[in-house]
Amino acid sequence: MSEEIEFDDLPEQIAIRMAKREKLNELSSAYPVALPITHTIEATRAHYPNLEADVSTGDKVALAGRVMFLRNTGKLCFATLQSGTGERIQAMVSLDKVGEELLESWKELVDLGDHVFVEGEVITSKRGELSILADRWLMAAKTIRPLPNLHNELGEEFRVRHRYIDLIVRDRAREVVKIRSEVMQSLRNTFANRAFMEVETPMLQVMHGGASARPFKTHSNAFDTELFLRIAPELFLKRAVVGGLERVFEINRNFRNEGADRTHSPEFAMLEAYEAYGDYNTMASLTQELIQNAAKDVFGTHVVTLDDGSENDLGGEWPKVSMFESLSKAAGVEITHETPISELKKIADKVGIEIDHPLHGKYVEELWEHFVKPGFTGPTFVTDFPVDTSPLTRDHRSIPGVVEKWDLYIRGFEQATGYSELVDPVIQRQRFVAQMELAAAGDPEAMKLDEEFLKALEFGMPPSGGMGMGIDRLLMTLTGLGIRETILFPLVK
RNA sequence: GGGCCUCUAGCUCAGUUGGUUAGAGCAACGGACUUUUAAUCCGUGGGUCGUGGGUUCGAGCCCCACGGGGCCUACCA
Repeated sequence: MSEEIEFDDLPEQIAIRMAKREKLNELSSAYPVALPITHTIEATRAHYPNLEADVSTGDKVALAGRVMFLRNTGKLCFATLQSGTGERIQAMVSLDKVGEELLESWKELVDLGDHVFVEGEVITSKRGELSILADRWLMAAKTIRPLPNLHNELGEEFRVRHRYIDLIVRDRAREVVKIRSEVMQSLRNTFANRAFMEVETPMLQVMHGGASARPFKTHSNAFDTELFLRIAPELFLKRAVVGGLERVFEINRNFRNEGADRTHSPEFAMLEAYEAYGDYNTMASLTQELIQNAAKDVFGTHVVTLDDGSENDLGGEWPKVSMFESLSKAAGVEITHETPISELKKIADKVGIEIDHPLHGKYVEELWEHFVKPGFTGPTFVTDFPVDTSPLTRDHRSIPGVVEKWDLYIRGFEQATGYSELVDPVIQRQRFVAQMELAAAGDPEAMKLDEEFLKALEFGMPPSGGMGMGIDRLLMTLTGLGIRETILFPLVK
């Protein structure tokens, strides 16, 4: 059967292009399966770095690219072809080289956005533009929809919803994807140099855990059971350490059924790493090295230039400040793990923070965020957190009432977190029980008691350090972009 | 979740206190042009003004509801 297309219902430009597609299929093909390409645009450009204007090389190439600009005159046509990396080269189609038929079909059938193939001599035009003077041309892939106007900025919504177009028309969009890929490579190299193994743990889980967050729920038909998308890989990576995988890391997606804004996405890429016989100090130096190596590997310097032109200095040894000490200093009163909640509440009231929570540590963290966090600029480790808000972390070895945990802050948001992991199964069970009480009191983010995880700990987990880092946020730190610009295809409704 | 703003041609945007036939640039179509660089010149077409309802003699503009999006605010990384 022939194709029946209702041109009348289509926007004018699409209907016209559909007709051109049919014409191309009659002549040969609008979508040929293969083309005799001999060179890439990049290779061709690289091979002739600085030719004079108006020269003929005598060299023939055959290449293809997407038409970004068309400049047709009566008997000589120019097109700017672009490769996937954004590299461009000019194609020239002239009457005396291709003949009347091919020239006319070029003018009739080639639109902006089409992929075209040209074969011909490498020359430079009278204005010095490196060009392929075509002996022949072929359609490589016809576009049905017109490309957006290249001379105006696309709106943020359009860019996110049509990232493939964003990648075609905007250099920065391609750059960010490249930077992200190189950052991932750098992270993996740093781990490899430290003898870490990369593993993958379940994203569908019968019981979610490893963080305080609300999960996405789903259902398995095969098992006829409720499943959760993971909020963190932690409890499985610790099982791996119990099993003797003493240096492991995982880079994969976490899902949290919570807010979305400039620094939060419902699905986000997470890096977690565990090191047997490490602790929160070794994890801090690992984290600093991961980030500094990434900056150095990708940009060649620890001082990265952000999207707004400002600089972000990630070099040097990053300072550590104690949460309780820095809070006490900033608040002007001594605050410890023994300061009664009623006292903390008074301070909170005085500065206008509303908190109503059963946990002492929640007050401390909220007050800290109010008094201390805004003053942060350069990378800083905030150390030694309250016990009751960190149920998977070991008590501090010498300071009572706090755990061996740090959060790394860069440019005012939490970039990474690290721990001396709790490995005592009895204390871990007590912590879970305390979480269950919170859940019973209505806290939707409280952790569940994970019997299978406790069983693993009961087989003996070596003393270990652990760290977690948001990959999207690392990209934000390195580029200054919002989270939706660092994710290739962010969730859109 | 709460508050404020926004949606007009393929894209980016104008559109007056409610008043004839809703405009521009790019893109498209027809014509001219053998060295263009967002080519240029002449001409032409293209709109359910987010959707549905309401007020009015008359709605792109005012009112209500719904949908998409943004910003601020609260919570989590």
